[in-house]
Amino acid sequence: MVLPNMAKKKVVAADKTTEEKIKEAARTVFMKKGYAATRTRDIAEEAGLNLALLNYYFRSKEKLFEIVMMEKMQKLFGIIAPILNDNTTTLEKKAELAADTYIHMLSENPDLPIFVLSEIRNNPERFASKVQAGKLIQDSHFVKQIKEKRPDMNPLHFMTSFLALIVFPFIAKPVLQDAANLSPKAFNAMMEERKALIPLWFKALMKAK
Amino acid sequence: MVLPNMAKKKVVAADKTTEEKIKEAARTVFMKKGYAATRTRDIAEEAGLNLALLNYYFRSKEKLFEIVMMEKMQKLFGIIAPILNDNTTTLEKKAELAADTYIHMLSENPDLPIFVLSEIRNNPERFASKVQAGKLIQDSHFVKQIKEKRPDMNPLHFMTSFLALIVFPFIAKPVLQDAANLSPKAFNAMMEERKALIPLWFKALMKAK
DNA sequence: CAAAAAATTAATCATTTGATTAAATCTTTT
DNA sequence: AAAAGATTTAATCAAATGATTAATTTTTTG
Repeated sequence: MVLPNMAKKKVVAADKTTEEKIKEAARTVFMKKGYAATRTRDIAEEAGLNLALLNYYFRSKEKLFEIVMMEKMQKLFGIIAPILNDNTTTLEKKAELAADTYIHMLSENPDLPIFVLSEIRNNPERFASKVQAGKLIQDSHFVKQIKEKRPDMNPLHFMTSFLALIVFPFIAKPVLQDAANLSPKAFNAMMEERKALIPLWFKALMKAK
Repeated sequence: MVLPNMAKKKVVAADKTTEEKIKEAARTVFMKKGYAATRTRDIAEEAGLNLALLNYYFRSKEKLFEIVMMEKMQKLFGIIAPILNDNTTTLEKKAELAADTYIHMLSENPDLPIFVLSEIRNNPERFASKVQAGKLIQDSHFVKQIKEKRPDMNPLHFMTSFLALIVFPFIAKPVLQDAANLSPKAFNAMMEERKALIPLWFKALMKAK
């Protein structure tokens, strides 16, 4: 087999390369159905391309998935790192910025957390290790500030609760929408409200004894 | 095809019926791998039974899955209903009892939330509607008490946050354990601590303005 | 006990699925 | 413009998979 000539990939703004079309389709389909339920034919169809091109460009379904998965993990875990690691901001400010940034991103990618977390669960040995979350949870400036304010507690409790308040609504979205008869618009409106509420709650949480 | 004689199912305590063996194996395998990644052969092997028995007793993989899924949804959503609907307890007491009961159950079934929520996401039209969570979220005594204490806010915010604090750690378990270098024992110890912390936090959350 | 019914098994089917191949088309280089 | 190289296509393969069948064994019933 002749591998595709990557050097030629001078992307003309107008139309995407075949490789990129496949990746985009893969993102869409993997995201929607998960790895196991996705057929390579689904991806080819979504991309409007011949099935064989998938193997021509990416060798296998698994290799293609790994690329998509790494992107998604980066998106899910990478976005708050710079905020929580900023040495120049207060704890309160970090909570505000992180809630705002994260909820904004998740509103545009509501399926991201459930996708990543369930694929990690289906293959923990493969993916859990590649999560950069470790640094965040162990030696971020955010954690340092939590320790200072509450030296009596395991800071992981607060980190977990903070993320829970932000991320959980998106994971439970189908259930919440169904149970509360929420339109997608109403759901998004609530998430907007939480951008301001969560920092407030986090502060209250940190004080509570 | 002759359907199995259900009338004969007088379960002798000692050994389980074939039907129950299949169901148990199905619970185990579906739970571990999800619907799409599960092979009927995996279930038959897990049960130590001939593959054809699966179709003999349950007609199809999908029918068997539906039974397991309903059980799991009942377990996930059913357990707090009586607590949150008890007209005789205070809001604080409900928070205590619900946190304790739910964390206790989830510690023994840590994969339950991610399993149910991701299968609902893969088939929302089919399952989301069958969730009994609607009543809880709309007209439980718990929600009524929240409304009384905070008439200025959408009670769904507090309900969501309360559930988030309880359930999210189990959903994020693989990531948290990996990122914080937690042993399974240490994880469980933290969840034990949260039984007392969450009611405290919930109270603080309710007050925060 | 013997006939009938139920449960179990091994073998097989028809589809689906990830992947490959060889030929055809398009693009770049010489 | 010919040759070489890259990309795309239709056809096909082998393995996996959900399901069925027909025969066999076990259990229940009269």
